[in-house]
Amino acid sequence: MVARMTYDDDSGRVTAMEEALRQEGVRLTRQRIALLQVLGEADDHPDANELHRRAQEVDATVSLATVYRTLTVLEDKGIVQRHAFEGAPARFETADAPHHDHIIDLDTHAVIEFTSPEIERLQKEIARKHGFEVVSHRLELYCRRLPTKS
Amino acid sequence: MVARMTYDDDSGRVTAMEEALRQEGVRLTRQRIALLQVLGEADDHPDANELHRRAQEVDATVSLATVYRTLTVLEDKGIVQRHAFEGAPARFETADAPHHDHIIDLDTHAVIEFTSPEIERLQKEIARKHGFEVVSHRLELYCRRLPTKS
DNA sequence: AATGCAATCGAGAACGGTTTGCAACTGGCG
DNA sequence: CGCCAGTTGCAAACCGTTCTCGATTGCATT
Repeated sequence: MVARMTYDDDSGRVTAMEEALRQEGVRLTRQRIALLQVLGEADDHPDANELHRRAQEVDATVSLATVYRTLTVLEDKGIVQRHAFEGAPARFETADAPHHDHIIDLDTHAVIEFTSPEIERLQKEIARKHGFEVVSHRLELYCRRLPTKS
Repeated sequence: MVARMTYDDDSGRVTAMEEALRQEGVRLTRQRIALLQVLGEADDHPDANELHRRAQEVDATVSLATVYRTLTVLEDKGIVQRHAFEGAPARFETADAPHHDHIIDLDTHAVIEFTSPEIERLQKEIARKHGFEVVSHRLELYCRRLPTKS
């Protein structure tokens, strides 16, 4: 009861995801289940090391190599997204939200998500003008907090 | 006469840049002059290795370490810009043009430059709405050529 | 032109994030 | 409940980039 309070909200979703993965031929090992749980609970953008740290709290046998290997598998299956921000190790998030770009706070390294259908539209238009079609894109704003009026 | 035809067009610009650099306290070594020449002649977006290869044709003593060191210096002085595209070594270009973003051809790895004041404006607006000011940004469109009508 | 010295150099070792080779282990179908 | 391809931990390899160190050199100053 006490132990289960931690991930009550996500447990249903994770199990459904697990089912879907098994269907796709991905074997459900202890280590992968641990990582899936950690990813499900994360509301930030952790890097591989941090995910390893968190996963080990769930299952101490999880190695860093397996974290990387599993992240690659999950990325291929469209479960997670990988972001390589400027001069920093890759950071990961679950790919449940449709699509968004990122503001990176240069001071705190926090990541804020945003969407702009208008920018999206302009991107496609620009690509088409040059004879291209957009396969994927990357839009990152490296920012500093504006001084707040007191 | 024959030997000099290669960089007739750029030689004036390079010398002016050299003068400006000396003024800023950057020592003009043989190796740096070679790299500056190579950068001035390049109209693509070479990586450090390629720049090293080209610089060695001008001055065989240029080492890869010096290429990296000099690129960092030139970046600090605002002479070159560094771009870290997805899953590839950093690529460099002279920072003479004002500002632009990039289309990357996924098949040929060619880089096409474009500008969009409108996207620029939207970026600032979005950042401000979130309480941020944009320090720098990164917009890359990973694209494939559209089939050309025959 | 010769001197002095901090800036710069080449070579190769080190670095940090990520991937891989290998022998042991295990999920899940039959 | 046994099989075996898929998965694991560990350590070594990888790869782009940076650093260390002793030797060299640009250039300001005589």
